[in-house]
Amino acid sequence: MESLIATEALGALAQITRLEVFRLLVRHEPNGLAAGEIARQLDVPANTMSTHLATLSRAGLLTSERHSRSIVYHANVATLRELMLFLARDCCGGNEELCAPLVAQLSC
Amino acid sequence: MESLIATEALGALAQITRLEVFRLLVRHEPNGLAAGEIARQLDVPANTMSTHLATLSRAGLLTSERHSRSIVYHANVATLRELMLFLARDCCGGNEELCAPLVAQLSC
DNA sequence: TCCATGATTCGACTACTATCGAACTATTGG
DNA sequence: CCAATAGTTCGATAGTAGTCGAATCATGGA
Repeated sequence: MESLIATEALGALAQITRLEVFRLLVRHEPNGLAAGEIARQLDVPANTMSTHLATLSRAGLLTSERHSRSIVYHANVATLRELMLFLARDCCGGNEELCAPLVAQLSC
Repeated sequence: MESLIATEALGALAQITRLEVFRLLVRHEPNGLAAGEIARQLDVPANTMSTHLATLSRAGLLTSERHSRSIVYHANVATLRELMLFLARDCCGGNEELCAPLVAQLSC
């Protein structure tokens, strides 16, 4: 991942509603969640939610598939992983040992 | 770290100049870099850079200390680490095993 | 085909963000 | 104290982002 792409992903997550959408969708993997259901659960109008979903999709953080009348969205965890690797490279790039505590804590 | 704090850090990094500032400062740890030198290296006017530095500082991503006439800025890697842990929790929260490849690659 | 449902797009409005010239503040050497 | 240097703050401007009512598009059942 490269700086300009990274800023798009960071920008997509830098908004409280969109961040909550992504977290919600991660929790609902691997089934995904329909657009309307996302809007309902986060109490946001459908059209507003639609623009947020488009922003997240453009950043590569969501995928979607039509399922009859619904459009089901999925969190694309691979992009989050790439973003984190990009950030981690910043962190480790200067000081290798600074990352050790991170890796340790990441063992969930 | 909590959602609202995370969005502030994400927003601070979601701008190409500020992202480059942070990366530059990580590379210059532990000495840090003076505001003017940062502006010069990234070819940005001093006042514009000053507002970006303020944004990053407000998000807890930078620290600073006056050193005679200069103000020296440092990357606060601890905040980046917290941010990454916040994002990782999203990732692992739903699917524990999704994080394994991340941790593996993070061994720099 | 017609209607109901689920979702997106349009249009308008408000609010925020980035930028930069100019003015201001702080520190130090002469 | 004065001038020079290093940074920040102010003010104006242009562009971008978030919100939501209304209109539109797509799908499937009667």
